[in-house]
Amino acid sequence: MKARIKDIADRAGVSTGTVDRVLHNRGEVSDKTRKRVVGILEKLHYEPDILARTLASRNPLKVAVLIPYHSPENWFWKKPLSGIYDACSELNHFKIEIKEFLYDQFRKQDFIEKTGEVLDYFPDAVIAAPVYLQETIDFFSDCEKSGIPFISINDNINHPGQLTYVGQDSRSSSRVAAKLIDFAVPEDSRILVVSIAMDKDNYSHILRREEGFREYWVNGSKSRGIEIIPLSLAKDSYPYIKRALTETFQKYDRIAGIFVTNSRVYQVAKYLQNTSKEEISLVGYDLINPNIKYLNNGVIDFLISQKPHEQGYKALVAVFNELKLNKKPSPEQLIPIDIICKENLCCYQV
Amino acid sequence: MKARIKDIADRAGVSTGTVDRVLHNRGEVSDKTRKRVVGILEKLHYEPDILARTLASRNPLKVAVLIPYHSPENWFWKKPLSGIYDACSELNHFKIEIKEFLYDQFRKQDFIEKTGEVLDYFPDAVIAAPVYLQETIDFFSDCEKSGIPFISINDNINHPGQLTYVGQDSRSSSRVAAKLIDFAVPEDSRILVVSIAMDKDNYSHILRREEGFREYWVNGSKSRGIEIIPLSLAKDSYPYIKRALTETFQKYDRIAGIFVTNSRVYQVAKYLQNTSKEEISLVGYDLINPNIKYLNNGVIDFLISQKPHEQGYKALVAVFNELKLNKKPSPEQLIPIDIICKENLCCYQV
DNA sequence: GTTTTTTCCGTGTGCGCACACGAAATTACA
DNA sequence: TGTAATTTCGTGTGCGCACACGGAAAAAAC
Repeated sequence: MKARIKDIADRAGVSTGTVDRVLHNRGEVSDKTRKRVVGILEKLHYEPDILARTLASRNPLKVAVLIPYHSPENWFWKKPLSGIYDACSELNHFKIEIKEFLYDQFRKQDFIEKTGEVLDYFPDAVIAAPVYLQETIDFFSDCEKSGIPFISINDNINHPGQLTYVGQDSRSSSRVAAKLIDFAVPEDSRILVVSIAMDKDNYSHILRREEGFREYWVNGSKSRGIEIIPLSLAKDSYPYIKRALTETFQKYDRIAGIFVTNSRVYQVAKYLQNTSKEEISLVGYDLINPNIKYLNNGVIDFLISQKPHEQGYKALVAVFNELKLNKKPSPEQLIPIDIICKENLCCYQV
Repeated sequence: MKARIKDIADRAGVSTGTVDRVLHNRGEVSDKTRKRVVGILEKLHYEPDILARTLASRNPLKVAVLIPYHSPENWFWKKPLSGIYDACSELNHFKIEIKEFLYDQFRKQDFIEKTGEVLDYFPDAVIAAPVYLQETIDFFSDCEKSGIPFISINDNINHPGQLTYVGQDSRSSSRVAAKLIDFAVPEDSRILVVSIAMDKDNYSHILRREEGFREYWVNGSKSRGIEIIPLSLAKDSYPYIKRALTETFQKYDRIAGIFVTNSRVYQVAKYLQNTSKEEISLVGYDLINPNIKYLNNGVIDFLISQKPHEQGYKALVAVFNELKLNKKPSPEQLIPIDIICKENLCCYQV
């Protein structure tokens, strides 16, 4: 039988009210009895019944979510949000209140403003997707000062005091991509690594993915005469990409595989389709609509999913575990690196 | 604000006790007032507060689990069980009681006995992994008569009245395997499809996987001169398998890929390693220890996971949704077909 | 018409906890 | 020594629901 507050109170020779005060550190308890109660609490391994607890308490758990906007053209960030809401409705009965603070990921100032709003909201916990490194660190420090637990998702600011990080290991994910392409291309061929981003250095994901991809080949003696050709593109426009790829193909022959380090792989797919190079193995990231189209086409062979939905979901569950169950989540929750192809796509679409 | 029993009672001009009787179909309510209460219940979209409900009710939810034994040499069936327990401890607060009924999957009589024990236990729900088709159907019929909801996992007996099926689409899973091997092998090569089972026809999984694999190639014009060689082995012993494979390799040249239709892929891996044929692409099923060894070796290239742990987990969640939340789960819950290679193995190991 | 049975319904208590209120014990101060 | 201020603690109520008990009303039996 689980010990109840009443049991504790009886053993300690006090009333339930006193035990309650000890449990919640509400003071108004003499040091002597406090210690006695704490002793019994530990001896009987008291654990509160969350059912009764949330039933009796009136105020909900306030969770602030600080992530970039999602828009029709960039709806990646919609997924973690819906993951959070899904988790919320599963834990619905426990009075959890989500408040969104969505910022413009291209305006640093907006991010800073939103962090202020979060703090004014006095949340019980914060789930944040960091983009601006220094500003996020400042914000997390403020959270720590105020005793507000915080979680980062998608990108890991390794801030001490962070409750947990939920996201993918970028380096491993690109090793998986390398394995896939390695599986397909013959000996002595060339592989293109394409990074499409306006400001690559601000996206640590991309850098780490490039690293991981390179690591795969140096590791062991499996190079098989394969040559890696890096290609960085600072613009997202198709004409620009087309020109760059055309040049590259003129310069190098025997290109048998292409790895695109982020979700822009559909741009490369478009090029391959337009120039009838579909036989080249193509691997990239994320289950966004344009990518899915080319996956079903057969132009893209594999996509690696970052599982943004699951990231949001797990983040909220972590908050719940910490604040309602007093169960510390593990400091890092790595999302599995799912390999998606046309044949298993269906069961990954939510 | 959510409507409470008290609110319903007030509006209907009755007491909470009467509403309670209506809610639980306990009778002792005149037809007239019953209808009135039901009307208000629907109008206010009454939903019971599970917290208060489980807090007030004394008897737990009894769930019977009817699956094969697990043993050191066959611990596949340990996974769904631990998945069930994991889900249980997450839903712990809701008073759920798991009772195991483990049967010998090679003794039909034992299965029949265990189904009897399950019925004697008077569970509130049953989670079963069917092996014997007809006997399972009989058992499910009994469940239906007694009003006990039942779930099948891993293998789908399409019994009407079944709450849900949790498992993989075998046909799709082998199409994924085909895609992977297709990705690797050159034109005009041969692919071996190896099925290792004492009684293949009793394992519908294997049959469906063979079908799915074949379907991949006929579908579209991607045959590329590939020839599929089926190979059925009725014994699990290595010497037997070795002899069969040796014969096959003598008979056919240009074998560039092997697909093993179940978890026995490690036997084939052993053979490939012993005969220095590691360059042949090898794909099979399940993250069991001997397979993992050869995956890390590089002899097995990819494994497809049936995610037995997740199957158990989802099954119990479905029971919970049905019986505690009155939320009907979808009739089929297909487990994602995860592709595992050495590079992403780490994040799939629980 | 009365008594007995049956049908129908209201009241009360408790599940384990949070929290407000007020009482008792202790201390501070005059 | 008496009173006020403060600390420390106990009691009571309610969260929303399940369920037992018993009572009133209606129906049936005599």
